[in-house]
Amino acid sequence: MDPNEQIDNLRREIERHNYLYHVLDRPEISDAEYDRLFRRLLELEAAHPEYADPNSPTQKVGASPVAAFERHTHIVPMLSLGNAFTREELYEFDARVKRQLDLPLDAAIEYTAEPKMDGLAISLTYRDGVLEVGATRGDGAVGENITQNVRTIRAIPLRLRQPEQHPPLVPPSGRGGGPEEGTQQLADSASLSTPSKRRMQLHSTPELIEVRGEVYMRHSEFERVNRDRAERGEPTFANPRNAAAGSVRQLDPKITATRRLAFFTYGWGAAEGFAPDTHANALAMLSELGFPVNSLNRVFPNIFEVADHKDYWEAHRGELDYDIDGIVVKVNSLAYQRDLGFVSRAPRWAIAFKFAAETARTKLRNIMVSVGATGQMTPYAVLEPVVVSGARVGLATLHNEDEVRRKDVRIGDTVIVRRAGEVIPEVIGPVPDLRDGTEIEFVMPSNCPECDQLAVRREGEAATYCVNPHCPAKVGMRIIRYASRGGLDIEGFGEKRVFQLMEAGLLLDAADLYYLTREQLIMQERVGEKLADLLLAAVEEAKHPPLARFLFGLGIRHVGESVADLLAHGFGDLDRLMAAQVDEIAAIPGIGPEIAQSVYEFFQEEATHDLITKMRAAGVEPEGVEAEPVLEAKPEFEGKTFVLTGTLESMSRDQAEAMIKSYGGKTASSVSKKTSFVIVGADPGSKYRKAQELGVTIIDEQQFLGMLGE
DNA sequence: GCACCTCGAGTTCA
DNA sequence: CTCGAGGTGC
Repeated sequence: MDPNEQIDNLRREIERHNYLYHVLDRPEISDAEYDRLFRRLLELEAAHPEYADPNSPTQKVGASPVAAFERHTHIVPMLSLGNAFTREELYEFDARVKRQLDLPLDAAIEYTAEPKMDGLAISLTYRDGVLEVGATRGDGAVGENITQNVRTIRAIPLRLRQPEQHPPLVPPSGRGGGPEEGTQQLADSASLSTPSKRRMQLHSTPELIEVRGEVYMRHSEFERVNRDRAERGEPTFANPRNAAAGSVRQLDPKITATRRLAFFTYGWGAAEGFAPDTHANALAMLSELGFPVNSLNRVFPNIFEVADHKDYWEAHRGELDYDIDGIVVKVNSLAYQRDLGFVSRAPRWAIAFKFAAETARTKLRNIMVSVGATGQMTPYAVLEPVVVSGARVGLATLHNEDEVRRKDVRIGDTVIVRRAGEVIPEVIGPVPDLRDGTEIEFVMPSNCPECDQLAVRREGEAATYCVNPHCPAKVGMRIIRYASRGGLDIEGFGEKRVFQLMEAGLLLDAADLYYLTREQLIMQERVGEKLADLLLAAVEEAKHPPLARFLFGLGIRHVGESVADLLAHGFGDLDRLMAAQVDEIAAIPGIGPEIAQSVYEFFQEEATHDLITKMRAAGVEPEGVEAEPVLEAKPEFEGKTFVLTGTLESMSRDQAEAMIKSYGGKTASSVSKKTSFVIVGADPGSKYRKAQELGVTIIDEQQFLGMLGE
């Protein structure tokens, strides 16, 4: 046989086995047989380099380890999801959706329901059909570039399938709908599809698409990996999610390749040449492009069936070979999705309907109090360690005094513990029946546990504060805040080291960071010459921070990342802000009297001036920003309310809203009689109809641009 | 004055 | 992730 044909056949066979293994969960051959095929292909390809193909399954392995991951900025940020735990909360979500779309409450909206995989969200960027980058979610905006590892995952295509040349291996068939009575088998072939409409066809591969999905590990694989690790005396993974996350974040892709990770697609970010009309269509198209899509996804005509569907899977989740912690519910129509938009970083058109969280019982040994950077005294529970959702839990915050009382937990109680969002430990409440009378009620200490000074709880506030400006815990936490990411991002100054240096008398405030010397650092335990130089270099690098980060780092009450940004943009440089009056600060949109007062007072204090003088003496100078140009209000905009619907060509919706606001207009999310103008872009949603009904002035994009004077 | 959204702070474990 | 609290629109 001609080697080219032989190679081609082998490649196709391996791809097929991959698909059977990962997507359909019906492996035909053993892993050993698969490895044999794989090795034969490797040999043949080595012997015939002229038939090299970047899309060959063998090309998925082979890159060398990297020292660290690079950062990758997502073109469209990866979102998080709101949660619902009860039917009521789910129905509330449905009602909110209808309210926002101006639909009657008894209308039915089509929703998709997808099992919520408990794995690791990733984004895959394909340009001209070729995998360019694979990245973790990170904070949603910026993740880690894990392309080399992603390439080793069998289920992830290196190149998109040409839709017209290769029909999907498993044509989407069957109707939407939940698991029917009596026929509730799992891996049936019904995929997510719209019952009434014909599927929209994909004519070519998109020029650009960020495909979003979940990398996960099957139970069978998890057990195999852990068995291996146990044999080699390595620590085992606590749960499949950790195993998947650990495998994906391996610096050496060869290790990732040995873990048989699986992948399901659930959405997309940026896309050019990809225009579905419903979420279900989108998934069908992604499937055509070669991505695995969970066959258990469904479309439902209304919210009630979605709720039943969740109940079904809550009872049957154990039958799956992977972990799910709920179902993800999305409004199927993308036109509706567009109208609904987003709340900060979560879409308003989707929600995670979660299964009841796993809980555990344990003893509450003690309630202690910690002191933060603001002096806030936070009580926390010290627990008899217990395993919940795959991790040992020993501490849990109790937020504040009132919260402890509300929960009625006492020292010595047996309590019920869960991990909120499967992550953060939370004490739900006591088991009162198991009390024996020796339990002690918690009392917030009258003095700071760290510096023993009298603590203060102000009228009407929930938190108790240590107000001693020299409290070591407070001072330390403030320095840590200054050096933290978000702040000046000075590497190496975490909790441990900051308190170590404080105890050595080297740090009394954040400015002292700039006065540390090599000799002083080397004297410290576990700091050698190498580390000392690294620390000094990190400090040196932090002398010209962007103003916003610097303001965040100062730890002004009510000033976090976002407000720091507003202040920086509003005043441009530090001196102007320091000289500002209260009403000038409050004039910035988003900043009210409380924050303005707090900022003003902070810069009036002598200690603040001393700190900044000391920093400047060391060569610190925050980089100012161009103050935002204040546009003159235009009469066409002033006092008018605008509503946007559909897609604008010349700018994003956010940009349009910003323009309207800067000219003195207001924007709203729904049409009412008070709306002055409805700006209609391409593919308008229900707001267009609503505007017609109410007789509100409707303008198109051109007219809008005309008003802007462009 | 209230509802709704955002933001800030503290927090857990691997 | 959670709670508390500030800002803003109605």
